[in-house]
Amino acid sequence: MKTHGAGTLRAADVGTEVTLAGWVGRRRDHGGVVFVDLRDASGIVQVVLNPDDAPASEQELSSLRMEYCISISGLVHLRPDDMANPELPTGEVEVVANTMTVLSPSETLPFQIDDRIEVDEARRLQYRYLDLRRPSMTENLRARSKVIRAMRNVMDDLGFMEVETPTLIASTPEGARDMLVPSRLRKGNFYALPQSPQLFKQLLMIGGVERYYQVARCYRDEDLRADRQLEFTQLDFEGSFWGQEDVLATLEAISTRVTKDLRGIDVDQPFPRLTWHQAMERYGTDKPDIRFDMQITDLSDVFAETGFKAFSGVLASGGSIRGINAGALGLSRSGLDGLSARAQELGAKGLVWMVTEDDGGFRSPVAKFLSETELEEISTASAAEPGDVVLIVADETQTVLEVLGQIRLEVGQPDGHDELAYLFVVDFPVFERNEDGDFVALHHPFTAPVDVREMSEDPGHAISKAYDLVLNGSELGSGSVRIHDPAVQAKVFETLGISDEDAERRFGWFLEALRYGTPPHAGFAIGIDRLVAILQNAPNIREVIPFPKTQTGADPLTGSPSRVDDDQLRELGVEVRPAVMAEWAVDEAAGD
RNA sequence: GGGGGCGUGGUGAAGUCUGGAGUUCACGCCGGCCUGUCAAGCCGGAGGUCGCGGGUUCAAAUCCCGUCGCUCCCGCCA
Repeated sequence: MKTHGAGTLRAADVGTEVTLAGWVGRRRDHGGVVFVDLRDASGIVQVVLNPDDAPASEQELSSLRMEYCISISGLVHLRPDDMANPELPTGEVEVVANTMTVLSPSETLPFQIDDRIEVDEARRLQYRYLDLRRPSMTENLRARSKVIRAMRNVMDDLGFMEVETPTLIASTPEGARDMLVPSRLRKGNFYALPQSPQLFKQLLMIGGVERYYQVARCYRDEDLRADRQLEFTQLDFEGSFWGQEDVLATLEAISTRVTKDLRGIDVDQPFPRLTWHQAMERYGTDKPDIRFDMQITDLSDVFAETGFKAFSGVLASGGSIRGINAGALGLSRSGLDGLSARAQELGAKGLVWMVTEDDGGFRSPVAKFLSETELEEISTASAAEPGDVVLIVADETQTVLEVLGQIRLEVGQPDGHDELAYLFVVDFPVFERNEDGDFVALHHPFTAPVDVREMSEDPGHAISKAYDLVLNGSELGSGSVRIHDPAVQAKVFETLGISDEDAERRFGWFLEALRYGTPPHAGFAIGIDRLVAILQNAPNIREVIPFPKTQTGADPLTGSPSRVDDDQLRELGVEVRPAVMAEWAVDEAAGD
């Protein structure tokens, strides 16, 4: 039906007889000659419909409208002198049609197919099939495809085998909320959709696969965000007889290949590394954006003897005082005070700003409370140049780090849009405490501790063989060396407060598997949606997902999630709770 | 569960703070003119229950209360 892609035609094709098919992007009707920007998946080319060539009846030519699906045949011409369009890759040529057929007319669209117009996202999702015609969306889908292809190529080159794992699995209520699917054959029982293929890929290692990967759809029933959807896609991989370095080297191979294929950028290897502790101390987060420096400096020692009550009090109660040199922010007095307000909003008692004067002194509301020595030491410790703004927070150490880390992101200016700063964060703690003070696994409970004895004796400080891949301040994924020793696995469950019976009931099948010669193994999962979004400079992952959900988990196009017939529920042995039915009744009454 | 932003012809925006006739701009749509434009141009036209409900007022897009939707964030996301 077509011989060429519209966007592929170049000066070299001049003189070629082509048949094209696509959509009318723009129509410029001069009463006689009609120009059409013909758009297909490959791009756009100008088609000239001249009544003198009789490609169609004059009535048909004048009735062409935007987004009509048409096909044309004609000759590729070089455009007349001075009429090339440098904005288009095909701008040097045009196709002079000798036939034109309307394949499928279009009603007036609910919005225009135009990258320059920002349409309400609910409307875009309701008509996603039209939204996808926008060149930026076409490009995002293509980029996603390229990324996945690059990943598969690397994995194949490295000898990995793609294996599919089930998506109807047993629920293991731990971590995120499971998506549940009722079973008809076993009424009252439920499958869960996987949060990740974690345990299955470990079973594959026990099964002797050695090198596994999968482009895996994962599900987590938690609230949505710009970088979180209910379902998302990971490149999941695992290797036997592997340790941390093998995984990190593989991640470098994948990331550099993807970046090269998609953006043509050569990323330096090896990627920089920070320990989790270093990341927290220097950037106040476990996913630092290292496109700019602006590290957090500990100023507690500077104020050890201070007479400034706000600072001495914090130190006396075991907190710390830290600051960042935010550089020349060019903010007014009220702008600087705004930063203090922002710090309070983020949970700090306050924030002190100090503007460096030309003579090296400071202009600051608190300068008069600080000694000459203290001021000098602040200046030295933060390497402040004239004009630089030093921001200081004094509070509990964790609060100080979190607040400064966030302020850093808000005042920091990444140098270039195109810069891609990959980073490994390693040596994560094994456990963290939840709000009740109990230990919970920071990564997941199948993560190997660096030292089992240390883990038992001082779980709060134990380090695990877990690592993250970070890109421009976003967590792209996590991985770890897994536990292959059933005794260690039991120890971890014990520390987590999971009883033997509980562990047996929930993970017994897995604990048993570990007992049959489990190879040491390690792996990782990369969030593909997040990676593609960053590489495409997209503001959220919905832009790189063809049919995403809104923030309330709905699809405005198909109307999911939706209620189902009583018959369907009866077959499943499932009933909607009366309280929920009552809410429906209220909604319906309000709707009438 | 909590906090912020947004909701105005088909689309995007201004108008809302400080109440006074559905006012304005661009695109699209309909009709007309136009044979080299490229976000074509020119002329004319149609199109809106200002998300929804209630309140205050002589008068509400505008103020107040509630509610729904979208979005950003916190909690949550082993």
